Amino acid sequence: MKKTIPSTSFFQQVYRLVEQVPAGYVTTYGALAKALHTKDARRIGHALHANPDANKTPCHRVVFTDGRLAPGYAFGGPNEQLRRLQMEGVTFTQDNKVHLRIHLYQFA
DNA sequence: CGGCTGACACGAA
DNA sequence: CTTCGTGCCAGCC
Repeated sequence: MKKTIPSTSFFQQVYRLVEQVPAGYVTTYGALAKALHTKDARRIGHALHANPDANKTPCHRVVFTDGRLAPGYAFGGPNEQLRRLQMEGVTFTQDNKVHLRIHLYQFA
């Protein structure tokens, strides 16, 4: 049977996790890295950058482990990402950091 | 084929 | 609390 899905590329798994993140919640690169049993969170960034369907993959819900947004966001700058997250209902601090304490999504 | 850079994270000063 | 340096792995030239 061909259910092993050997073609499941790494970023494909990343998308799966990111897609499961509900609105109003955010995830961190480190969390995704751990969820995928990897030691390097940078790969997560590469995967999101390779994101073929930004409309399907809410990469804007992925932030740093500190709760800050990515510096090189491609949707129009971190300003746009912040605006988008706020639209989702995510709250920010004066430091423009997401309240991971409240919006950090935990992978069961 | 080899080397460089990169949507990061963690530790130490 | 803030800032700098190093480590890790893969993609890209």
